Amino acid sequence: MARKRPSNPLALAVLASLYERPMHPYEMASMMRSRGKDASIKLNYGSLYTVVETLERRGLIAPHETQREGRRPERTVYGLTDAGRIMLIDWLSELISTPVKEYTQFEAALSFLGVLPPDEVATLLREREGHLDVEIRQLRAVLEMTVERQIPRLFTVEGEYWLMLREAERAWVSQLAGEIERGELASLDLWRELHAQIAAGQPISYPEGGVIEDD
Amino acid sequence: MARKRPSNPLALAVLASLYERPMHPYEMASMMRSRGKDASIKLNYGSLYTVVETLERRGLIAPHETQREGRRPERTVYGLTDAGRIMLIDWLSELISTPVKEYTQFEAALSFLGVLPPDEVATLLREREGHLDVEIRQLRAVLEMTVERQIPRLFTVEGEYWLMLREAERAWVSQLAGEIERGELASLDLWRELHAQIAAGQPISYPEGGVIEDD
DNA sequence: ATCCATATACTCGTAAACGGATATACGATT
DNA sequence: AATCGTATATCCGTTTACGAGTATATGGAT
Repeated sequence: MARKRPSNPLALAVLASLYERPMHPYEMASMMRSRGKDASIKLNYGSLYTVVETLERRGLIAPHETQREGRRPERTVYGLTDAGRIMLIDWLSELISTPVKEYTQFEAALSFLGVLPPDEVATLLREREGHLDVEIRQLRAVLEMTVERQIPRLFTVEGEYWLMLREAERAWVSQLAGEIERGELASLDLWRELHAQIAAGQPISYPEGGVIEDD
Repeated sequence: MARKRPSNPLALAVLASLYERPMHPYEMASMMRSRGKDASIKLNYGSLYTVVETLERRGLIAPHETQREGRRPERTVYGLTDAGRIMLIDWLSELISTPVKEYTQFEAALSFLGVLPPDEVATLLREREGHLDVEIRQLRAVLEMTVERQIPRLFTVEGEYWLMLREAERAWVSQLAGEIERGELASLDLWRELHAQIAAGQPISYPEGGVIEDD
């Protein structure tokens, strides 16, 4: 055996849904939506059906029965296979125990800060800080509501995780913006110079061998 | 005009590379590697060439010249168009000013914690903490080296950002693991019960309308 | 009684991502 | 002199991801 693991987290969601009980794809989607799981897992129908197909091909799920109500489109109810149950546990365990490098768009943008002039960057960072503030307030409100409604924390950890990440980011962004504004960033002069050079269409000199992150 | 923006951050990297000077794709890749940008932007050749093709189709970059040295494969040097230059500035600005929801695998896994028994989860979280520790130490070492070598911070902010995210995550993971271990998590009993039910193949009752994160 | 928005349930075509495969050059090694 | 690993440079076929489209059913408002 030892089949290759799917890479799309949506596949994990499918396996986890079927771990509860057999379902047809559309039902999985509705369930995730009603439980708010679509906030932590990107869900769209196009991908859902391809993912289900893939899981079936790999023998991790299997069609249980094919129902038809009235003249609505046919629907296929899937169930977990033994291999699928094992895969779910394994995969989930590994995702929790072992961090994987994920590439965020903001990180990408940060690697090219030099393209913009420092003052502009400071402004943009402050704007981000504002947006983050709003998001943080909103999620805080939602989480407080779940406490009131006595929804167990087990079902809201993703939200807490996300909240703490955003809070950390806000603090960092604010700090960086401040350093630029107050001229405390060590390389500010170089930055301005560099930017002027590039804007003038001149070839620039760049310190080769920058950050070497070994994953 | 107002062309659609590409979604792959690699496209941003291509634009940013060409902002410096005209280059052929392979050269962009080598440059990113030598500058360690491949740590913040997922880079593989297959995608690079498709991205370049797409950018050309959208008129954001244009072939400058086609060189050929000896009998090596032909190489096409691309340059930024005016539209490309504008796109780069716009895109970069927006990426900095406006946070976008990104889905991480860990977050996905957290939404299905209930599938595993609590004690198991505590162990896995501790393991993650260990891995994070290692990563953090490594990146710290690298960043300290860049300070010694007097590499301007402008070129290492991505690294600092990443480091702070990991540190925040480590603290959170450790905290959660502790709460589970010490039985402080409010819903621990429910969790065990739920898990027993599922393991026994019984249908479970789930509090509908859980976390509603509005993006 | 009819209309319209929403829910149900999927299908299909296109676009993007990726992992090799390919083919040459070059320097070091046996 | 032949070999072997590595760098140069891109291409190609397959797999995935996605958005838009389709068609029926249902419940409430007009």
